[in-house]
Amino acid sequence: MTRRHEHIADELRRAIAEGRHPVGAALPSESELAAAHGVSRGTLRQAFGTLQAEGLIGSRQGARRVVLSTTPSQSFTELRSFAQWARAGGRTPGGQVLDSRRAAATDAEAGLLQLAPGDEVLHILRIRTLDDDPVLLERTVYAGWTAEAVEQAPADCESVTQHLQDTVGLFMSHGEHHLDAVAAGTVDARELGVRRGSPLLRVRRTTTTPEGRPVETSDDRYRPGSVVFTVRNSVQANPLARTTPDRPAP
Amino acid sequence: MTRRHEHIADELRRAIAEGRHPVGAALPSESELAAAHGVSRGTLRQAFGTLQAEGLIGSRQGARRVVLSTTPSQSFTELRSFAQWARAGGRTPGGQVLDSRRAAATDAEAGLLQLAPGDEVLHILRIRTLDDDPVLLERTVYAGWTAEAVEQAPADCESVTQHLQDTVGLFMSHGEHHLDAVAAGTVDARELGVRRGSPLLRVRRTTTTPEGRPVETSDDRYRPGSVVFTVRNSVQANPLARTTPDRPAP
DNA sequence: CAGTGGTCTAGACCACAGA
DNA sequence: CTGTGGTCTAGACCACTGT
Repeated sequence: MTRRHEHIADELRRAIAEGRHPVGAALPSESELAAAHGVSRGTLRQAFGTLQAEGLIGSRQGARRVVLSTTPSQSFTELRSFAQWARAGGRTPGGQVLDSRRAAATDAEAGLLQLAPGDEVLHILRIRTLDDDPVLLERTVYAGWTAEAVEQAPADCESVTQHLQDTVGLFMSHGEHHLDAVAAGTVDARELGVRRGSPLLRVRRTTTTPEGRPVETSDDRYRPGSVVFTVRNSVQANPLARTTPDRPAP
Repeated sequence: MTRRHEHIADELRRAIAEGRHPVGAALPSESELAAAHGVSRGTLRQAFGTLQAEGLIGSRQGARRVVLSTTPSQSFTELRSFAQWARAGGRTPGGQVLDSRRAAATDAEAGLLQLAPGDEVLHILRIRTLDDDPVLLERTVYAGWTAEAVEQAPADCESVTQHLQDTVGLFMSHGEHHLDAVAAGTVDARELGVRRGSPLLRVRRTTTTPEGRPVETSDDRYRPGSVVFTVRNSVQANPLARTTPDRPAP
């Protein structure tokens, strides 16, 4: 166990998930747990911080920490590819490229991807399925420098993110997401199997490497009912937490 | 400045916002900044952690921290009431209660609010405006123990959250949000000024006190175009950070 | 009041990035 | 290789909670 604070966080998470600390219950104090695990208070605080960042527990100066929720938080605390997210939920992800073409970046695209206007980009239209049900239509724009690697992925590649990581070591670690609702257009309706004009959840996102270099920007439209996005929040701007560095899994 | 790490975080945020550290640039090292501010490395890491949690910077073991974005993150890192959020964006929030009635909690409501089925709850239907434009229709269910205080708020109360805090010291500090898209129903269409069936962004949320006690659960429907939700993400589950405890502003 | 979490210090060792 | 961030320790003081 090289990282003690992660190990402790896991134990606490498990204890909460198993109901040993029900919602509303006070947790043991930092000193108690530090002594029990034979670590310093700082290490223990780091473990607690992780759980706080996940929205599982809350803290107030002077009082013991309190369990806020027993269900592990899903999608949005952690950046995940569609395939990763699907597998985490026990579903089988699928995908199919419907269209692929290179083009010159518009000003808007160049801005989002930090390119010069007119630089080459790659447009991909891709349908994504969950257990063979179409749930998501992606219109993705990749920066030109990734185009070759993306084109080499099979049309029904399950995880392009994984493919890019494996073939060229390209790793996406940060994302910015904008959520709103739109009416399904003709293409949306046909591919997602809904009526034209019916409501879709739209997520416009831009993903970057650990160095902050933008890789792709995408307009993703989700069929309602199939997917819900969850966010946990707190007034205390952002709780302390742990950090595995920005590296791909081995 | 009692909290040194906050002060340092503010300075760094300002430097980034002013473009002194452009996107993609490497920031000074921990040791350099610690020395410059006359604090220990731990304190400095806390300041960096705050910015990391806001998605402004990223870090990787062995390399200096990198600026990911220069625009301060908006709504979703921090739990905010509609009024707070509106004012932060320079808009004028408004509200009007359309309907208010007490009822017995359904099983679903009781579950969300941690009440016994049949306990009393208060249903409020409220329209929210931004610069006098209707943008949001709220269907809120308050736990019975808050009903009196909620009913005493004026029908056009700008911020019920603020009213509850001021009158009975009730403070909401954690939230869980589920986002999806729905078609506007008859009431939605009438109050938001859109056509029936047009897409709305729905946010179902539950808010709790610092102790984890649920206060309200709500079905909020946003007129598209008026509001966008933003989330910043990272693979490293959650960056280190921290700030002020779960206390109401004075 | 005693106990708790929030802040801070001054060290240390290690894994990793980049030249 | 040097410098960096990630992890950890063992202290300390303070602000706050709850009784």
